[in-house]
Order: sequence, then structure tokens, then C-alpha cells
Amino acid sequence: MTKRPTMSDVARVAGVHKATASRALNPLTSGQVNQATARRVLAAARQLGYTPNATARSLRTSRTHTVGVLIPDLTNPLFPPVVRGIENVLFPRGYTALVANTDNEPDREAAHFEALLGRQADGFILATGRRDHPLLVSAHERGIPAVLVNRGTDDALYPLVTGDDPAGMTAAVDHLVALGHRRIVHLAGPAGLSTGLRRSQAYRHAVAAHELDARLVECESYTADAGERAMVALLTEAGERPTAVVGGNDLIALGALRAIRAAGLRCPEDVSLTGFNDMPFLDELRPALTSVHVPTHELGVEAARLLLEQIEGAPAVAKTISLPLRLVVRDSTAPPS
Amino acid sequence: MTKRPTMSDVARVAGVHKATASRALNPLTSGQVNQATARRVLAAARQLGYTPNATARSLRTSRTHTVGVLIPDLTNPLFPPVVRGIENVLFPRGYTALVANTDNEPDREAAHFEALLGRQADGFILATGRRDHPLLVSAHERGIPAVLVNRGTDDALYPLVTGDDPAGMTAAVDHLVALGHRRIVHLAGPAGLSTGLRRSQAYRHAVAAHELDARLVECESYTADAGERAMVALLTEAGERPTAVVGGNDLIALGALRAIRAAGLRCPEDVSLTGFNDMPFLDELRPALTSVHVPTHELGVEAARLLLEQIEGAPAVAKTISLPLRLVVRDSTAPPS
DNA sequence: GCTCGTACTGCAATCGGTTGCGGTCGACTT
DNA sequence: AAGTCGACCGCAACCGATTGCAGTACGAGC
Repeated sequence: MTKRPTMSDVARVAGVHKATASRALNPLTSGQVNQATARRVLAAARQLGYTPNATARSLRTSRTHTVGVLIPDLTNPLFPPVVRGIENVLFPRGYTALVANTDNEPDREAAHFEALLGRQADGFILATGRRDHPLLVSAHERGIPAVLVNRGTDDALYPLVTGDDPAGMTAAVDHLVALGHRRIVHLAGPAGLSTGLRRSQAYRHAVAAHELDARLVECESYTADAGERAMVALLTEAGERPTAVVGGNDLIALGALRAIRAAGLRCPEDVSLTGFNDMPFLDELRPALTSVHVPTHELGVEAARLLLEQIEGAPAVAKTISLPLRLVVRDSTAPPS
Repeated sequence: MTKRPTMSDVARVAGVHKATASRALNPLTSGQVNQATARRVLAAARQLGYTPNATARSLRTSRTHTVGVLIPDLTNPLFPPVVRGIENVLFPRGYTALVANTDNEPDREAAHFEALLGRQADGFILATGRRDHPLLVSAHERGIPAVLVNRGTDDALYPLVTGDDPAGMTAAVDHLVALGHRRIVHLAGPAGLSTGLRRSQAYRHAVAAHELDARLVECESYTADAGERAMVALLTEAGERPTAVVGGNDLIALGALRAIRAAGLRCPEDVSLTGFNDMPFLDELRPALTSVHVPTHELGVEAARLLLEQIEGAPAVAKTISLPLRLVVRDSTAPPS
């Protein structure tokens, strides 16, 4: 294992000073160098197999062409496509995305954030938004470029790219009402997350618009287990059994489905069920799950674009970009029997 | 936005030379500094909110505490848990995992690899193994630490952590035979991937052991679409219809399930079906898919451990660690009717 | 023939840490 | 009292690039 050649090596071979080599190698400054000289440098670089040391460059320029992507849970199928969207924008522009999993733990998130900051990330894309998010406040104070995706914060400090949750939720409720349902329950995502809150509020509005009563159980997290627990609780509660359940996301709905079956009920005959996010393979389920489709790839693409704008000097305007959602009706919703 | 404090700032506040500050701040060298002085430095650092500049440190030490993780397809549910396993080992040891998606494209993989190398990654974990993998040869020549996970290469240059595919495949075939199946087909993963090849070979051995004929269709990729196409092709072929299908992985099996249904057949009554990998939510399917469980998290954990060993100086022994697999029988397999 | 401008290139500082080496000083040995 | 030894700390080089500034050379202009 012989050491990698440095720019000084290239300069020596080409018979120039390393400063000249630097200029020749950089497309932006190569105009300052004699064409013939530049060619000599390029040839020397190729011959030696020179690759620039990004660390040294970063130290000098304090730009790393690296962005941190903080994901609350990579095993939630919502997020991988978002990551791909982000990468598809970043990579061609010479940026690398550093993806980190926070497991929904603020401590872990903070640790990752600091680690990435120490590695001089040029900016951040956070899918980990909680409504109250001290990390973001301090980041904003330090002037760090960032964009939120999917989940927002209460104080808008940074741009947010998200799906149009209210419209999606309204579409789901309207669909159930059109089928004839009157007792529609919402298994809500955590109220500490903007999506949980927004969807809950939209649910309340939507049922109110049909003059129905709202009934809502909050899940501790966006997971199947939490959804199952909430549904079990709901089924053992007093009062009339609901005929339709609106899940805060698909995982919650899957958990609910388990509970419904465990209680000896059938879906959709006894209980209709909808999810949210339209994660992959929902139509392989039986019943195939009706869900609200979220353009995850686009979410990532837009977020990456906004971040690049900021990195390149645009101020961090806290605008919200909300992308349209679409209800995908499958087999888990049917008229009440 | 005021600049981050540097070590010189800390040193000035503490009234020492920056070299002393450096030693005081580093737990490994803090013994070389008077306790009282060290405390002063620590206090100054805390007061200023000092965080070390990892870039500068890396430049000097040529260690970045960063490892590149190359994943062929993050949207394949097999991989996110592997990534978590990797992170769970790396993070507590002060390493950051840089996850990159290669979309199964060698060019994209090479680009990511070079980019990460330019950023001085200390090592790599590759889940992108193809049996012929030029990138790895050159990496090995350059003495770069790396570990393969899940998929291997023909020439063993690096350690490989993988599931015991032959045992898993044998268990699946034995299970089908025990149910009474005689015409068992394998929808194989790409033969260009070690897992595809290994599982195919194991399939051949397993059916031969029961004195049955092997029949095998290779899918172009480990995706549901490829599986569906292969199954359609199989069903339109001449000859007796198989009573059982062994998918090269779960996605292929899902695609096969689509084709089976589209052909008006039922699973498991007309055709039994097994998957491989046991990705999440398989038991929410109807029929719940019988599959071979792979300890994905453990795969990541082991790979990360091996990589750390290498980074810390152990030679890159091309040993293979193979973790036991377990057949999970669900509802998609039944005796032939 | 002298000045001026232009094109090119080299010098050296700089980014923010790490580390080998050497110097100072007090305590301890003999 | 001289010598020895550690403990502690500072000096300065170094990692590999980028970049402001200055210097050189050469041609053009007058």
C-alpha cells in the first residue's frame, strides 16, 4: 500500500509549482493557466492516478459538499424512497448524502447532528422534525442551512417539504362517509409530531363537515405495535364499535388489522380500514389496504433542491412546499354491513 | 452567525499553548498535562462551546472515523435493518456510517466509492457484491479495509458476513417435500450475484437429495416485477404445472404471487410458495408467506465488527462468517391438492 | 526606447488541529 | 551541592490543498 499521490507530486512531475497545479486542475481557475501547462498538469495527474484529498480541500474552503440526512427510522418504508430522491438530486451536483438513523431518539439525533457538524456537513435535511425541536433552534442561530421533510416544527425556522396532509385525510374520510360509514375513528400518530397533529386536526374537521362525532385514539409511535395496542384499547372500550378506522399511517393501520383479526372481526366486512403514506406492497395484503399515496421520491427531490439553494447562499426562508396526495382505494374499505 | 471557536481560542482563554490544549482535550494524551491545567482547558472549551473540527484532525491523522456503507437498493426491506446493525456498532465507537445507495449500478457504485475515498473514509461495508467485482480488486490492492455483507464475490479478498443460504434453501425444499410436493420450481435470483448462485446450487442439491428434477428460472433482479415476469413465463411454458415455487427472495415470491393470482390459481391450494429473507410484514399478507428468516441486524453487527478490526490494524483475512437461518412456516405452503 | 498592460506563474500564508522534540523547573538521589 | 530524572509545557513542523499578492516576461503602443 503506497501512499496516494498529492498535488505536490503532480506539480513536481509536471515541473510546475503546486499552486499552478491546483489552478490547472480546477475547471474554474484553469483559465488562469497557460493551456500547454494545464495539459501537462492534467497528464501528470492522470499518469499518477491523482485524486484530490477532499479533507485538505475542505479544511481550506470550509465546504465539504456533504449533507447530513437525518431519518427517524430507516425501516419505515416511507423513508428510503425519500432518501433516493435526495440522492438523485445531490449526487449529480457533486454532493454526498450522509444518511443517519436516529431511532426517534432525540439524544441520538443530537449526537449524529454534532458528529456531522464536526465533519463540516454543508447542510442538513431532517425528516425527524418534532413539533418542539431545540436542535433546530440552535442550528438556525448558528446559520446552518437545513430543510425539513415530511415533518415540521411549530416555529417555522426552515423550509418544509411535505405532503398535503389535510387534503389527504379529508379524502380518506370523505371516501368512508360516501360508503355510508357514520362511526369513523382515527388512530392518530403521536401528537408531538406535526404529521400526527395535522392529520388529527384534518380528521376532526372532516368528520365535523359531515356532522359526525370525532373519536380519536393517539398511538405512541408510528409503528404497527403501537397501532395494535391502540386498536385493542379501542375495541375493549365501552360504546358502539366503530365501522371504520382511519390509521395515522400504514404501519398503524397494519397493527390495527392485527387487532381486528385477533378480535375475530373481518376487514372490510366488519370494519373498514385506511392507511396513510401508501407504502410499498400494500396491494399484496389481503385485504389490500386503502391508503393515501404520498409522493415520497418527490419529497426528497424538492427538499434537496431547497437545501442546495440555501447552501449556495439563498436565505433560509421558512416556506412550506406541500405536494398533492391521492387516495388509493383498495379492498380494505367497503360499505358497513 | 459567528465563527466556531477553534482550539487556539480555547488555548488563549485557558492561557496555554494550543498544543497543550490539544493534549488536554484528548483523553488519550490528557495524562501528559497537569490536572489543574487540563481542568482549565476543559472549562474554557465548555465555556466557548468548542467542538473540534474533524476535518482538520483528519487531515493530520488521516483517519476520519467514517465508513462508507454501499447498499444496492435501500428500498429492499432486507437492507435497512442491516444498516441499523452496522450503525449500532459503529456509532458508540465514534464512527459515522455514510450510507449510499447504488441502485445496483456499477457506475454509480464506483462514483460513490471514489467520492467516499476522496473524503477519506476509513473503510467500507459493501452489500453490493457481484461475483465479479473489479472495484474490490483495486480497493484490495490499495489496502483499503472493507467487509462484504450478504453478497460475496468469486475471489475472496475480503471477509464476508452472510446467512447460511444452503441450509436455508435446504430447509425450504425439505419442508415442501415433507408436505408431499414433487414438482418444485426455483425462481432464482440473478446468477451474477453470489446469493443467487448459492441458493440455486443449494436448490439443485436439495431436490437431487430427494431424487426430484430441478427446474429453475432465473429472474433478472431481486424485485417483484422480475419475479412476476419469471412466474408468468413459467406458467405459460409447456409441461406439468409445478405444485410449489421457491422464490429466490421475498420480493420475487411476491411477484410470483401476483402472477399466480392473475392466472386464476390459488396459493397455497394450487401452488405453494416460499420466500427468502423474511422481510417485515410478510405475516400481514394473505396468505402469510412462508420464508427463510435472515438475521439482518446481526449481519450488520458482525460486518461492522469485522471492519473495525481491520481498521484497527488486523489484516483483511477473507474469512466467511455465516449466520444460521431459520425457516418460518406460514400459510403459503400446504400439501398439494 | 520606454512604459504599460497582460498573461502566466511562484511565493507564502492559511485552514485547525496533532505530535516529535527539546527546554524549564522542581524534587530527589548520593 | 552537583547531578539525575520526571512532569509539564511550548515551539514549530506538518497534513494537502486554496488563494491573495507579487514578480517575471513579453508584446504592444507611442
